[in-house]
Amino acid sequence: MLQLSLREIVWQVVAKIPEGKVATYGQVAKISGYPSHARFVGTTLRNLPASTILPWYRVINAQGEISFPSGSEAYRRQQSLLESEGIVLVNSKISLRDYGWDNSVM
DNA sequence: GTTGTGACTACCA
DNA sequence: ATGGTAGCCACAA
Repeated sequence: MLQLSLREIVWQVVAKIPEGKVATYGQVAKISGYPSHARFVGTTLRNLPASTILPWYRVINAQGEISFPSGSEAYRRQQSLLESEGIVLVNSKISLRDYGWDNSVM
C-alpha cells in the first residue's frame, strides 16, 4: 500500500493548478485533505529544487499576494513567471477571477 | 524520544 | 485600514 507523505500530496495538488490560474496555500492544503496545513504547503514549496517542474509560482497567500518580501529577487521571479501566463498583479494583488478553484474551497 | 521552524491564516484591538 | 498574536503540525536535526 503506497503511503504518500503530506509533502508528496502537496506536490500532486500543486501540479493540478491549471495554467494561467492560481491557488492559495490554504486551498492547496484543503484540497490535499489537510485544511490546517497551509503553513506546511509553504514549507514544502520552500524545499523544492530549483530545477523543479512544479508550478510553485501559482501558489499565493490568502490575501492574493506573493508571499515574498516585496521587491525581493524571489518576488520578482514569481511575478515574472505569473505574468508569462497572463496573470497580472494589480496593486500587488491577483484578481479573484484568476483563481483555479472557487474560494469556497477554503 | 524532544525542539525549533516556518513561501500560512484567522482573529482581535 | 494595520499590527500583533495564537493556532497550526509535518518535517528535519
